[in-house]
Amino acid sequence: MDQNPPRSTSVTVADVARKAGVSKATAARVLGGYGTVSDPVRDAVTAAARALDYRPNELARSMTTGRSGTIGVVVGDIENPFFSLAMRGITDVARQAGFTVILINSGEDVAVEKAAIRTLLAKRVDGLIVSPAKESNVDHLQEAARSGRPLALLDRGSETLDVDTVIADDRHAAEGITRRLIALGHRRIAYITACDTPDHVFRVPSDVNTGSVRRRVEGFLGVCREAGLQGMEGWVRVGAITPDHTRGIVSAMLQSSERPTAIIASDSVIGLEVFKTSRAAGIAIPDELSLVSFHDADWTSVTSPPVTVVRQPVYRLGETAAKLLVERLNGYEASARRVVLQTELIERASVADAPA
Amino acid sequence: MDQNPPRSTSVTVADVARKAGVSKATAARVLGGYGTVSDPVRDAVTAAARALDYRPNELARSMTTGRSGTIGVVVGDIENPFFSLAMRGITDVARQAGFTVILINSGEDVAVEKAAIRTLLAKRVDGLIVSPAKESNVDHLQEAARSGRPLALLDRGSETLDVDTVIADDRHAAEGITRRLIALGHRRIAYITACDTPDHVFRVPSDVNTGSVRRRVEGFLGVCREAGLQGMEGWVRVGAITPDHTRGIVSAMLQSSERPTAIIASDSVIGLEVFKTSRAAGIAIPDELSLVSFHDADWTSVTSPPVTVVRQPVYRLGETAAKLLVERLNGYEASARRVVLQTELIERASVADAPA
DNA sequence: ACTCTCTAAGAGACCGGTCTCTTTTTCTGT
DNA sequence: ACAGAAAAAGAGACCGGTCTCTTAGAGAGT
Repeated sequence: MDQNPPRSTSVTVADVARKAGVSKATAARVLGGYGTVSDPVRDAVTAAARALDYRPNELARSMTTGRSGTIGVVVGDIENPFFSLAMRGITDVARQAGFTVILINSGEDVAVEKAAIRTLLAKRVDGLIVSPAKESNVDHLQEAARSGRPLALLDRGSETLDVDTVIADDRHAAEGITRRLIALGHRRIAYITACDTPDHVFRVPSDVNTGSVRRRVEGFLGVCREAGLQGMEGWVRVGAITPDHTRGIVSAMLQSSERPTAIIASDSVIGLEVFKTSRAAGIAIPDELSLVSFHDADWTSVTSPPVTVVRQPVYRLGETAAKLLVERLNGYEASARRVVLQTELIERASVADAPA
Repeated sequence: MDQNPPRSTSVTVADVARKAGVSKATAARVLGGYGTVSDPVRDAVTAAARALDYRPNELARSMTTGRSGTIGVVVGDIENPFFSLAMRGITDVARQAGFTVILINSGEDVAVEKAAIRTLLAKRVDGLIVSPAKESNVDHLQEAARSGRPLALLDRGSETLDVDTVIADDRHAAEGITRRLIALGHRRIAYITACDTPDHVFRVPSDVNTGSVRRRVEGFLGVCREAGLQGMEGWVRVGAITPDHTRGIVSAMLQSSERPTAIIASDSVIGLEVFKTSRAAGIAIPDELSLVSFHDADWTSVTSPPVTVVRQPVYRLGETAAKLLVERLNGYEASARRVVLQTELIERASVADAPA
């Protein structure tokens, strides 16, 4: 059975053909499942392939066909539950459609993102799913789109880029929670995001390059303005890129004389740190401080008090992006589609009337 | 500058060579960065490449070199924070070493895992990192190892498989928390894991095919036996594969007349569900029920009470596995290494004396 | 019986790189 | 000035598949 110990050098169609006593072309037809072959020959080749333990070389196949059966995915940080859940959606769809997924973390760094896309293009991925770190800097994406390989944007869009895009209705969600907080009497409302600006200070929404977050900030500021609150730009805090940064920002705010009565956290990692920091500072949620977080992370329901969150359809975000991409890969040609998925405000107990 | 609109058909070394007026071999030398070339020729080729916007085809390169610059990773579920954090460790090391990562979710299904490895091998990954779903079923891994491509095992080992392995000292950790619980007077201690058996009933440790979990169960049962507790096998519950399953298992236990006074959760997803379920059932932690969870997930410190956990060096688990693999890829030949990383018991407030 | 068509199989080019082998050119040393 | 060595450039095979083109053979029609 196993007379010949597996050699390091792999067996090729030519080897199988020789063993089966047919030409390379015929063996390839059987092995590749194309063209017409007679039954006896098919059997002979199949038997030879089995005997030799033939394994097709996808690389060689990809080279001639031009399709690698691979999708490249670039996200900010797979460690963030937001991205890992979206990634699950992507991989599920990809696997079902017969694609494998190459994952690259950008760390929200445009230079890394750029290099990642170059690498993926060089590896001849069939398509790309990217969650661009900065909307303003999308030349490399433009280039990818032009290279003929379909591109889908995840969670963050770009007006200048005419490609399939899947985002959540961030602006609407931000407007909703801001209205709610204002109705409860809050006036000093902070919005904390990981997105950063060169000098770590926020002035206008266009400072924020991450599409999803910019839309939220616009929604937040818009509602504030409507309600007659001026100068709320000062309450937008950027640069909460690590738990340590977040803690620094939050404790500074909580110690100031004009401390916020409500905080909106732009993702669950920040929300968690706000929760920890305010508890450590002895500030009671929701009596002294209301907290709303984006992303319905699974722990948010189990804290005391459980935290009010904006539920985003994270899995479906990834799933949908992958679906759109796979459709393109299967030849769909029409113009770019922009899918906006609904969010939902889950009211729990971390929001209350503003303290007197 | 941009006179010729980017054609779909990509430019090759031959195109660059023609444009630069040199032979294909020479152009390849410049572009590939090997062999010796004169400065003027190098400049000419570089200029031509830039003018034509030449992009090397990694696929073609891989085919001749036999190296794809890719590592295949197979994990149970990227959505689980355990794996997403380990994955971060892997990708960080891989990127630094110049490798990209192909990710496949097995869903802890051996058949899927098998197919995944076959796919990855066909794509000619340079090496593999696998978190095997079942220890008992490793023929496909054996095969991968024999194919000459290095394999590293993550979090779960296999005695029969002589490959680099990185695990945590699960047995020791389980022994520690079991001793602690017994010392506090607990006698009815449940251990809940996602690992399943064909009939969803646990009898002996060898029923559990996931290495890390089996070692924990062995540690748990061993200490119980030492302490004179018999028949604790009945307190090991398998099949908590989704939050719904977990809830079912936990509520059944809590409603029984002989309900447990302590629960050990085999991962943070289960731990969270135990917490939720017992709260919903109105059972107080830790007064009526003590809870210990494996995996120091970030939410465990903010619940009320915060939960006592076994901190596993998850990031380092992934990082180390990737490092060992990269060393192999760089020619390290010595025999298989087994790295055991230390865990740490983080005592918080979910564990107390057994109720009277 | 003979052409016509259709199926089965073979020969070999091709994808886009790498790399060996060979030839030509340039640089040494005496 | 000239042999010898070394550097630079060219020619072409090769990796392992796919796929077109061509040819051999089998069956159908009249």
